[in-house]
Amino acid sequence: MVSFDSFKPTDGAGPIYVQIVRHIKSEIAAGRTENGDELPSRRVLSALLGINPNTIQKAYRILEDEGIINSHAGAKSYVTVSPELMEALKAELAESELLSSVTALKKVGLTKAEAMELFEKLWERR
Amino acid sequence: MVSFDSFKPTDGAGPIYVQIVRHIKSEIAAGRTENGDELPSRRVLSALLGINPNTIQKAYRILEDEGIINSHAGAKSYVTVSPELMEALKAELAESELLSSVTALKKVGLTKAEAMELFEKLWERR
DNA sequence: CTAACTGTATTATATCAGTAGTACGGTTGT
DNA sequence: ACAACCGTACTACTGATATAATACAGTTAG
Repeated sequence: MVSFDSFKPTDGAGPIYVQIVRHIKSEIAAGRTENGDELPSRRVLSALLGINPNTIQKAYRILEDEGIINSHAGAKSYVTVSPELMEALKAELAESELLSSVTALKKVGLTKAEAMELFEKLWERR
Repeated sequence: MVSFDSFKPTDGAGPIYVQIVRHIKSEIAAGRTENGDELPSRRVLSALLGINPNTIQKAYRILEDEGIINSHAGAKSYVTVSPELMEALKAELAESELLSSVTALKKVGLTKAEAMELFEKLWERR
């Protein structure tokens, strides 16, 4: 079963349905979710997260259009990812996350050394 | 005059007025904009960026509330920042940018070494 | 079989971001 | 003084996001 333990929709981090899509992709990329894993039903997850079923459906629909999950009327939904897709997701998420930071930091005038020092410091911090 | 040469409102990067606020803070943090610099008028900037004057007004209003710019009815608007505020902005922007990346990358399961290697690679890329 | 669950679809409502148009009064250069 | 700017304010409209309340048909376990 795909986990939503550490997931809370955050204000100011874009639409909730996009956050759900990203979370599931992230779970797959991290290897915490494998091919064939079951997804929580729309109703169950909406109750768990305290949001509307339609918002969940919107997220699941996007994932199905991208071929990451599989849904059939009446039956449960499952994750359907190949190892190659998993690696691709990992690279896609990591690069898109870092690229925006790099461009922003360059714009502020930080040197590479300054940026990497700060990056390491933040990584160690918990 | 505060420059908007390298600024284009980007889809999927949040509200336009927030992007404008961040851009001006970024210009100040990078030292490309100093205390006393003039801002483009609402009408001029809206025409330049191809967006509505009200959207510019919303951004300028936020900056004024934060004490970063100064507006008086009828007169031009100017940047009003102390050296200390400039340093604070730089630290604030850099840390907030990197922190979200670090947490996202940790969630995907990257090690510190992998993350820093990717970070350096993206920094070199132009 | 059938009851309980599943995915899917529809309609209505509320809020927010952004656009569009207009208006008013203050400042400034000539 | 006066024209050309400026900041400010207001209303109305659109589209996207999210909620709410149903409804219907397919599946699956007891």
